[in-house]
Amino acid sequence: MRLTVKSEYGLLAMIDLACRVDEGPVSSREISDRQGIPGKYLEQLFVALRRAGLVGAVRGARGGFTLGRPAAEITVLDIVEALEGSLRPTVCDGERAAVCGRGDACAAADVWERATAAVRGVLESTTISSLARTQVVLDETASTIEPSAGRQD
Amino acid sequence: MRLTVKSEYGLLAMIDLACRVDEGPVSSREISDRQGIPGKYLEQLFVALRRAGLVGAVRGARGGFTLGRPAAEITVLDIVEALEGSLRPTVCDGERAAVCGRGDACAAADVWERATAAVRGVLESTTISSLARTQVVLDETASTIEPSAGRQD
DNA sequence: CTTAAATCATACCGTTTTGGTAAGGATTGT
DNA sequence: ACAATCCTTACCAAAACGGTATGATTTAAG
Repeated sequence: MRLTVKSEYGLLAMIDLACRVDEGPVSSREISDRQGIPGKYLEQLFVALRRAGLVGAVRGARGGFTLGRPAAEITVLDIVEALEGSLRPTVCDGERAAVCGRGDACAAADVWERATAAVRGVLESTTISSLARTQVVLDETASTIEPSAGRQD
Repeated sequence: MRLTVKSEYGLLAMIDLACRVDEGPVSSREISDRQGIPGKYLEQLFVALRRAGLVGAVRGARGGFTLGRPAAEITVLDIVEALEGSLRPTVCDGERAAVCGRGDACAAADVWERATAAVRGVLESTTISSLARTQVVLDETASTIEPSAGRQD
């Protein structure tokens, strides 16, 4: 189980997309500028997101990316698994089980499974639709309190 | 946030220790044999566990390790943090926050915090005392069903 | 007193992962 | 035609991972 910047970048990008869902395709460049993500790196992430069906791509000038399905049907877990692979315990996996010889009869393995399940629970119960709404509110609050900051998203 | 074999080995070792808490010090060698952990690697982990106060060391021949405090007061989180460092989100950390400029006003950061909190919840609510009890039961069941396997722990 | 068993400490090392960059090809609106 | 954009592949430095190697130190037992 690992969470790296891939997930972070990917989530920021997807939230960004969700906030502009009715403005047509949004370019990778635009998002990388706005979110402070290295452009070429983000392009790679979008490849993975597209292959997972989470975004649709429009090629050519004025092209960009759109959400692959309604924002309410895209969870953070979808994004994480598209970018980092299946979220499962990295410990006590198949090979290890062969070594320790305990199989299912291992108290330790159960802990890792419960920990992983807890993360999955959080990630799969959070949609980018709700995050986009939250972000909009946060941005409005920020620009009210500190107008100089303006819209960051 | 990361969980590697360090945590796995460390937890197995601590459960092993907890199962033999009244047999005097248990050597690293004995545990590495029983749990199928590379001996020299386990030694390193014990150094970290000792520095964290989770085990006590008895040097010299017939030496070994003992639990640093009652098994009911040692959580899996203690072990994980002793071996892998503080369990916090690896994404949206200090440096990143400076780049994105959102500070607390970030919907994404909240997800990672909730995910981390979920893992912490599982790990800190599980003591090696309970795991040791579970393991004993599992071993007894296994040896009843399949006597040829014998005690593995 | 010697020796074997054990912890302690540090350095090293091959492989994989991470977080990118580089270079160019393919597609399409203007 | 041209510029913007996605697509593909290759490459790369640095760090982390999982482990070995070597040896020093301490101590019980013979």
